[in-house]
Amino acid sequence: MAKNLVIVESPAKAKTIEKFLGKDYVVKSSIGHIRDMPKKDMGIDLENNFEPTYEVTADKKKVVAELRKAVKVAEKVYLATDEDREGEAIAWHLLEALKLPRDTSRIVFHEITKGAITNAITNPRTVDFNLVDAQQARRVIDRLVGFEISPVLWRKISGARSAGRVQSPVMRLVVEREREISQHSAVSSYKVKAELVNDNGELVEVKLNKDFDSKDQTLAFATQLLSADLSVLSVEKKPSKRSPKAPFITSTLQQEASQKLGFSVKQTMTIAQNLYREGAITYMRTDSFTLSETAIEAAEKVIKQEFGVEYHNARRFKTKDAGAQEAHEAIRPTDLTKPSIYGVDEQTAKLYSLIYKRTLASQMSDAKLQKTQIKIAVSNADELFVAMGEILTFPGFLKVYNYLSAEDKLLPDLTQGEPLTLASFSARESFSRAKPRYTEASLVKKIEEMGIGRPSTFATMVSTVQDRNYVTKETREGFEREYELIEISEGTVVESKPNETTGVEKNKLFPTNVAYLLNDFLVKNFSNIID
DNA sequence: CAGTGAGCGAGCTTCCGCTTGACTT
Repeated sequence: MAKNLVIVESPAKAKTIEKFLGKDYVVKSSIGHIRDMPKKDMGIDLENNFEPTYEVTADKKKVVAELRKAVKVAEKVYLATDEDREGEAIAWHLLEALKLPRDTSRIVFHEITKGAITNAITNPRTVDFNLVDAQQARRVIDRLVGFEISPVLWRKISGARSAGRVQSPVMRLVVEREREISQHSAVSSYKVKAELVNDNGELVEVKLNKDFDSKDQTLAFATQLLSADLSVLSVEKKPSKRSPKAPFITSTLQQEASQKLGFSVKQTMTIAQNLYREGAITYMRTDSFTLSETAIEAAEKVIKQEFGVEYHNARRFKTKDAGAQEAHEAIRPTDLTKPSIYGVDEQTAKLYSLIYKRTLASQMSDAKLQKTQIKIAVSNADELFVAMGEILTFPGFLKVYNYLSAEDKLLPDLTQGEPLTLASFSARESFSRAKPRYTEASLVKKIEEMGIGRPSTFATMVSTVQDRNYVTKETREGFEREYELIEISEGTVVESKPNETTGVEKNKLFPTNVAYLLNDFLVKNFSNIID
């Protein structure tokens, strides 16, 4: 019989840790929180210092019963819940529910490696009751807000079902963005492009250094250009670089999977959960950019072997967000020698590959570029034409993770003073755009920036506002729009009015009618809460 | 006499954050 009992939150984690610790240890999991306030009433004594009542949650009765049994036969118990506010509270709830002494050993680790775990075991502490109280305050206030305001809404606003610290600001963002969009009036301007040619017949694409406000100005410039002399004013070359991004955390994984693979936030999390359960990746609900030293070394080995020493650059990314709790690592493959996994469906393979590439790239050297800027003077005008070129001189991390198209944009080798002639000219009317509607992923990004919600709730918060019928996800067709086009053809200025399809929206979030009413009601009456 | 509709009363809804897995669309 094992002498030591270790309790963690996640069953998958329990399995891994048990392997590291050997036969003297049995590792069990709480499967998240085990106790909460009652479902049906407030469960807070408002007359008595806001004392909360807790009970074992219906779906955790079995778990708690099993843990009690395990505690009975154990000589020593270690509470190894996550090292964050919620994890500390879970440790305390375990103390209470399992009737453990207050000085029961509490251990923490931020990475699932043998070294980290044995080190934790040899350096136990006790439960931090200040942190537990912080969590209780958070929990009590969330319930007070939700359970006091929601019933008011049932009476006052038909269709309104709920309000809360998180969901109401989330809904507000969508409502306010939609109002901004409907108030936006498109201002038009004219962007000028041209192709110029030198005496050797080499062509260069250029843009004008300013846009025109009106059609008249644009026509005047086009006419001036007919009799202008063009010549190279300057050629400037300078090196530049691009650096890889930090490894994934929950929010950035959701954004990239949305942009690159078209996954919904929920879909991404479901697939990531499966990868985690199979042991292919580290924990997927995290706000930490940190990679374990073991992973950093493994990446170094792979990069040097696959690409060469010059492609390696060990990087340690710091979390900027002051509210981050950093109980886990960044999201990374557990085995960096496996660029892909097999025997899984296509979407799972794609998400894994994305995680693999992002992780490896984060430990690689900068990409180096040579940028060239050529300015071309127009003899009878103040405006300049500008050509920009970019050559990749060293790919670095771009070898595995392409954020931008790494295609070279080559320019002909022009020299200062060289004369050029106009080969083509087009000035196209364009319209200022309103801010885009949120997608699930961009809403998560915004929410995280504002410090609302936690990685474990990003997916549920975007679905809660949809379940409550405050927000809908829709794909909308584009509409035809006419624009002015001014060109030069055979020495004369030509005008036309072509059409284009614009405003195509895929999986964007729109507020419902209820959301407008509810939002205005909350802003008016509970401004301190929805702010 | 059967069916309809007004009127009344009872019962329900709700928060956020931590975990999965069972279940439905």
